[in-house]
Amino acid sequence: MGRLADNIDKILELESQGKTIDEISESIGLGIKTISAYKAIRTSKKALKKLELIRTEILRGNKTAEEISKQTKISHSYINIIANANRIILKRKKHAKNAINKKNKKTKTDLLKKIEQLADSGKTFDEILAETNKSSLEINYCYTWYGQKSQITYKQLRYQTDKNEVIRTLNNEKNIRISSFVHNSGISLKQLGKIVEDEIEIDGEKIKIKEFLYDDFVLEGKTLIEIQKHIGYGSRERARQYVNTTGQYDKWVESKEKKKKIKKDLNNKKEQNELNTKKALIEILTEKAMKDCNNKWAKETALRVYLKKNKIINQVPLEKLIKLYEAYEFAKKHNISSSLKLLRKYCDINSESQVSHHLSLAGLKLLSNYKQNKEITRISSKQKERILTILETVFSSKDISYFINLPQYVIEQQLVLEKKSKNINIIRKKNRKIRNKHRIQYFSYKKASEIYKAIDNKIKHEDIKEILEIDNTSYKKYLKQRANISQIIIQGLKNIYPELTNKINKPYLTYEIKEIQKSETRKYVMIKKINDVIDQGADSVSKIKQMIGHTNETIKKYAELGNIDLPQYTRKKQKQKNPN
DNA sequence: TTTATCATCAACGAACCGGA
DNA sequence: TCCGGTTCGTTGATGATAAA
Repeated sequence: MGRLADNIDKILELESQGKTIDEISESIGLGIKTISAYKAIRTSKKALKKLELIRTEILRGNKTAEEISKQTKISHSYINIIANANRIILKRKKHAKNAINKKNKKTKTDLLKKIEQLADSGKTFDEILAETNKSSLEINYCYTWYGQKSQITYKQLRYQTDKNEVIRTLNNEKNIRISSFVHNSGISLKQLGKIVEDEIEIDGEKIKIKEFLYDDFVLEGKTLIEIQKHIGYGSRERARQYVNTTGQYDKWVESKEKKKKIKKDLNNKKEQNELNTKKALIEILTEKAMKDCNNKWAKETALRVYLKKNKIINQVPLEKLIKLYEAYEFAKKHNISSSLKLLRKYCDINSESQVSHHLSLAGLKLLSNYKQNKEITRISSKQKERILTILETVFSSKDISYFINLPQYVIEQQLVLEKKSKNINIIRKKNRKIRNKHRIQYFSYKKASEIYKAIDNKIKHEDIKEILEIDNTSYKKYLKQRANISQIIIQGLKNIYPELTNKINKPYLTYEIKEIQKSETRKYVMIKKINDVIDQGADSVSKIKQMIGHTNETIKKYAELGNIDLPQYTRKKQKQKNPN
């Protein structure tokens, strides 16, 4: 007596401690559904209503379940359950009480004993039902009311008999798989998932049932859709739940990764093979084409360079290359100092750098006077310093070229001269990095700076877009991110012009910056140097040359640019000559 | 009757793919 | 390389059904 009430007490107590239904189930050894049912007997609204009715009847003097049942139309078995659950003792008919209950109790206990023996001997639940001629509900009922002295609960009985069924099937059938097991047995997925984690003993060795009972499609790492089709489920999600609850999830993930890797390796191999075939093919074609060149050097060289690259798209067309090498051959033959500029013009290649690149691909030296070029791109030491700040800013070479006001190639050339050529690639890649960061097509800080300056100068938006050739969406993005981008530009400008740190507060080139730029150009520096040494007393070009260390031509050039009257010895002589 | 379980759906984000 | 679309796996919500 009181077993039901005790269990309900325990359930409610554990629940008030915040335990989940699963935990309560583990703790008191009852099935999840049983626990819900027990709880409802005492707490559900309907049960409470019935309890109220029963109590009223008891107060009216109806003490037995039968009497109450007559009045309330509640079945007397249900009245007994509610009374039990709430520890209400009902009167019973005297003569029926002892005889039937005792007898009942004894036979029921014997029945449970028999059932457990059958379970121990490896019978399945269905077999037990057949042998005892009982229904599962009846057995469940027996455990609920007469199971005090049993070794196990109904839940445990079901687990054991289900496990019996699994082991039996494994012994009888070869290659039985979880999916077909699920279809053919009444065991739930969850129960099956638990059972396969259990161990069985074979030749003294304990092995998980999982090792014998699994699904091939899980091991093969099939996709959820494939698994769904295989089991005949309606959704990917259900298939995933299947894999999960049957305890195969980890295995599945692992298999999928393995499969992915194999595929990747295969692709790599395939790619390599294709590449090799391509190379071989190119070699054959090259050989054949070379023969068709009839020993013409320019054609041969063009072909060799052209085929060296593994791509056709974006390649400089073969005709242009032939023209280039023909021009080179001609210039060399006649000893003409032909610059990249000239060569580019002749063969109509897009840029000088492409010309230079293709000369170096053919292993050829430049024809023009390199020294002369170098002279042109010479910069002042201050500018050099500023260029090197690029390594500390987020600017690309294109951006910094704008902010320092020097051509882009000068910047990159300077890095090479400073033996920092490695950084060139980093700086070039900056373009992509910043574009990704701001998510604006063809983004550059240069463009941003130009836009913000134009806006501050009150130029109309439409005009800005047109002049700077910016599409509408990009332009809007530039405006939207103005605060953020401006901050970055201002920081960059401060890095380049540290002496103006306190004055730079606009994201573009201000008057002060431009003044500094002007004063640092080679022209300005040279003119200043010449003026300075003249002030110091240099009275001839050769003296100036001695003092500042440049060629006569250079000094004359800059003196002319700066409108300086050179205290030239020869000139004086000429002047003296002229009157004569 | 109540609730666990089965089943499906929509939404989401990451990974992937393929054309421009 | 970039961009937009697609696929795939995951998650939470919710309805339907069967078991306790």
